[in-house]
Amino acid sequence: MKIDPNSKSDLSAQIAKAIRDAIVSGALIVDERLPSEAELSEQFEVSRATVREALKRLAAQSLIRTQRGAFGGAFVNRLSFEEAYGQQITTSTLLLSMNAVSFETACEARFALERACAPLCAKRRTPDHLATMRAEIFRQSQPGLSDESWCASDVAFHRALVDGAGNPVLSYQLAGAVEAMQPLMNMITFTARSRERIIALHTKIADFCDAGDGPAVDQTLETLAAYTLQLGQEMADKKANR
Amino acid sequence: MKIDPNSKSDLSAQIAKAIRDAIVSGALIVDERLPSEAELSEQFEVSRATVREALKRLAAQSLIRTQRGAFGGAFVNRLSFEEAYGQQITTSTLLLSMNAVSFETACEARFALERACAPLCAKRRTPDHLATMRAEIFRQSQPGLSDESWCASDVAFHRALVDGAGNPVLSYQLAGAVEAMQPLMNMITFTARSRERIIALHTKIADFCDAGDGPAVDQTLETLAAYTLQLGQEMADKKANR
DNA sequence: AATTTTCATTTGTCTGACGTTTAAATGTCT
DNA sequence: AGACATTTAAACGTCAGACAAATGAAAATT
Repeated sequence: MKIDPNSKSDLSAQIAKAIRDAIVSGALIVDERLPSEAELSEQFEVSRATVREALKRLAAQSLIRTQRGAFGGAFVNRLSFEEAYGQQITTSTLLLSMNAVSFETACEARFALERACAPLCAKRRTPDHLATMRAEIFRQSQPGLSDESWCASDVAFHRALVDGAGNPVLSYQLAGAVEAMQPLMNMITFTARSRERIIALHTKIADFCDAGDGPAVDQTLETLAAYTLQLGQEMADKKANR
Repeated sequence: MKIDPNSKSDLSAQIAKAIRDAIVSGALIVDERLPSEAELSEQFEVSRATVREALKRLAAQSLIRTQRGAFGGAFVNRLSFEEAYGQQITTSTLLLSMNAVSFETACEARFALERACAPLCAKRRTPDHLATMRAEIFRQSQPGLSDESWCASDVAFHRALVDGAGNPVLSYQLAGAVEAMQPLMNMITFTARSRERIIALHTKIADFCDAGDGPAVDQTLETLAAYTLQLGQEMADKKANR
């Protein structure tokens, strides 16, 4: 592991990159202990403070974890799906909110990805997934539910649909897309009528998943996508005319 | 922005979380300048070194950027799609390599997501996207191409397909899935015959995109997915019998 | 043998200092 | 007055050294 003495970027960034490359390339394996901060500062010929800043950068990406005490130190972290979900969601949410992504674009992406899960979910969903879907549908049918709770339940429903595909990689990829949409969805006010319509579609989706009818799930999702897009459009129009 | 004095985690992690929350919630907006390190260390009642470690954590997530000199400081960063791609790819690659995700699972996820783009790409692809696809197909047909270059070209071809959908959110989401698969794909040795078969399918995909025939693209992708899975299976069998 | 104590190692945090960068403010000359 | 050079203050980047706190191994004790 070496750093480029000609680079003009921060030393801590260079050191972080060197270690990150070593991890990604497999030179450092999971649970392997890195040299102590003192040793690293000798190796890279920088102060301990600089090494620490580099290590904190890696810790922020869940690439390493640190432990205090004798025989402690920094260890290469096994990146879990859980941790990856979290990062994915944070990144996606910020990306959408900071780049003025239109409701249409985000909505299209979300449903396109979700439809990719439909046939798999219809084939593989467990009773647990179906139970979660039905429970969320029930919650959605409660009168007086706040718009925020409604959206949260909507996300939970679609999460169950995605997880039902039984592919953790898909779940991880989609977690970002679905959750990151929530702030945009929260801007829509769901009338009683639109809720009713959506609940009906959710019920159809759950039923088709139950029956193992992938194409029907797919088509219902398409309908739901179109309707959601329409609601967003109406909201935009109302705003424009005000 | 406050930190919990009862928390047992590192101060720098707590401070990073406090600032991160402020950014995600919108309390700090893009290009806004954070207080100087000295001011932050006063506010949080910690040393400057600790504040710096917190800021480096945020910098590692591209949430802030720093500028030296008078009127410099830490600024809330506009997270670009470019930066998000990079993080997404690093995370996905590590996730796959560290969690012993099977070839089947990764392959299934990749093609499921890619098929989600098929109808959009057939509708919206520009001449540029088609040109990129055809150029990559041409490269793939060159004799003597190394397995590594072959895979790189394969990724480039599929990137063009995904980008052809004209939805940056989709492109961002899929970048991780497609690129992260590359190390797994590299483990397959592509015979002349299998390459020929794949090139034929790629050509069909490009043609159908050209013709705007979404369902045909989708079906060809399904065939390609099945064939890729089969190749992976043969590779696994060969390994088992050795 | 089990328990307690000691102890060395390592990370977490603090203090104070100095160098470097940068843009604004000031000064100088035409 | 305006263009250019100089100064200066603010802020980050890096360093050295110190102490506290945690932790597990080894030694001492019961």
